[in-house]
Amino acid sequence: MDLPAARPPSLLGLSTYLLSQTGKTARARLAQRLADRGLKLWHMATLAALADFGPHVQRELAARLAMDPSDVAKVVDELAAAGYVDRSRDPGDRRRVAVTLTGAGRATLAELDTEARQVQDDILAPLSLAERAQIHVLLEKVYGGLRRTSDPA
Amino acid sequence: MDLPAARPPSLLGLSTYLLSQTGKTARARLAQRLADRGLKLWHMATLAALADFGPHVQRELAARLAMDPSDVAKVVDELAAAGYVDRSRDPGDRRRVAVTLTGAGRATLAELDTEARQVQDDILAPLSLAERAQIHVLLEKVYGGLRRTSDPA
DNA sequence: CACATGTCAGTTTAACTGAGATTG
DNA sequence: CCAATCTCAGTTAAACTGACATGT
Repeated sequence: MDLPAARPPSLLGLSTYLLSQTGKTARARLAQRLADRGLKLWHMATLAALADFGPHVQRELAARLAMDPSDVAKVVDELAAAGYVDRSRDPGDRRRVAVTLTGAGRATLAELDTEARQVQDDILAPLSLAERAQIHVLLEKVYGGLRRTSDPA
Repeated sequence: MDLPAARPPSLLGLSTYLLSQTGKTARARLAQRLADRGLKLWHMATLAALADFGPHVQRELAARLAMDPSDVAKVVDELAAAGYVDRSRDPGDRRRVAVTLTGAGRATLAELDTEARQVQDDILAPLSLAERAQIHVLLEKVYGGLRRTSDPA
């Protein structure tokens, strides 16, 4: 009997509210899938950065992903424990720790990417293929403009 | 010298990643504005529900906004302290507490809505008016489909 | 007694802060 | 001595859990 109550139209009329809600749902659904493997979104983001750009020093990872440096330590530590990355001190500057993707890490990332695309297909199911292409372009424009007024998050 | 490092293309290629990031930024920017008034997003959402649908019993607010009932108590309490809502026991069923918007609450909500639209204009600045209309329609479709697979969040 | 409603304390998790250790 | 990198303990804030009081 409990029909899902209608949300306030004055909120539903805000594109930013819809952005926020759909984005939150998308994130939560992927997080759920990753949790089944004992991973978090930061783990996937880190693996993606390493796959796309090659080895990073931890501070570079923090900058690239807008992640707190203090959290990078833990995330990388967990990825290393799982065998997805290797860590090695930079001989030239022994403060720096280079993080490198392993074969296992690359293979796992491929699986995570498949899961992410499944979640995406599910979220975007109401849209035709042409509409999915449209919204992607629009979102790219919006995302690209985010740096303007405030933080580059 | 610290150029903002490029995000991993394998993430930027996911529409759901863009959704998540833009949505999170939109939410954070509005939350910042509301914080300047000592309010949170839940306060605004609650005022919006009361303005759009009239008085609610607290449990109805929780259902309509997908908010935890235990959190409704605190939010309503703070809104009442600010004079934005009135609470009154239902004489017919004295377990129930009816929450009603006050004139001050309605006036404040109008201001909050103005702020929300400013944030939205800012976020959607890279889009033409036609594109803003497009993305809104697309987001409505996506949002409308969220109930399907999992939670109606 | 069973159930609904509201309230409150406490837990969990993510994001952040600050301080210290090591190296340059 | 100062700055950069990494690490770790502790804080903050949001969302949720469980227990309970009140009322039907």
